[in-house]
Amino acid sequence: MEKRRSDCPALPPGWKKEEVIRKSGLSAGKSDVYYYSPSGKKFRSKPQLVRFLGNAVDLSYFDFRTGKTIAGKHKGKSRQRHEPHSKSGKPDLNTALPIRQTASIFKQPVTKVTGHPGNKVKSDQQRAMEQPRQLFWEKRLKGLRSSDVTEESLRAMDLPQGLHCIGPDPSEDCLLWAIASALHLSSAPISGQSTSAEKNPGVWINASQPPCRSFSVTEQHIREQELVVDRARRSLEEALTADTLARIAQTKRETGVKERRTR
DNA sequence: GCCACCGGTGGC
DNA sequence: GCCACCGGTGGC
Repeated sequence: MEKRRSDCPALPPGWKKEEVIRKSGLSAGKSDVYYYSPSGKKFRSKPQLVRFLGNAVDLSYFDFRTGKTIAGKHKGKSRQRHEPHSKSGKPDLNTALPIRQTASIFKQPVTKVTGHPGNKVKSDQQRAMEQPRQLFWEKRLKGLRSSDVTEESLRAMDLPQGLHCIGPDPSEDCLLWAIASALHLSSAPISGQSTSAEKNPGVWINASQPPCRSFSVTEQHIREQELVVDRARRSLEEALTADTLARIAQTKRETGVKERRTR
């Protein structure tokens, strides 16, 4: 069956197109077209693609079925630039800038710099695909601590030795949040920043990686983490046992009191 | 619970 | 009447 994924030149590198022929039912013989992002996410309509790619790629003249840009109407320059609305009249949902994450109660959109007069803007497909995001957002968590019910500060987790934070605020706790967040937001491996990001983080930082020097996880790290987990499990086990014993003792005391009263 | 697959339909 | 889009669901 026709089910091979092929490259799609009209989309950024890494995107694949697939055409699946319907095998049965009233619509047998007809086909469905799907696209796959470089990370493997499946798309089954043009609106879905537009929502995902936002301003990064102009899909106005993209034909979803063929996977080609409609001939003669090549990627125009001015279109869409300052148009928050698509030609359908509906708002283009992905053009909204993210809200700056700050302690201020006022919502402040992130400033989008689209180019300075006289500067040549290099196009970088990989970067163009990313949605705008606030850089160094970890800073806003500085000084905040989680605490238990008695408002006693909880000790933060220790990061393995040898992780070097880069950026405007090279403190260790920021790095912990950044790594935790990166692990949640992406299924890709967490490996740190490139060497160019280290030299000029403001320009070269990769927002999907935590702001730290490139690193690799060794067998030694894995073993150390296994030990940490093992210790945590043991202390949890002890706590649970102690709790169960305390409950048993408590119910014994209570039933004892009742018995004495009924006598 | 996920997702491949087909049906239904609104907009043209 | 066609078909892009998306809802629903059966099979896993």
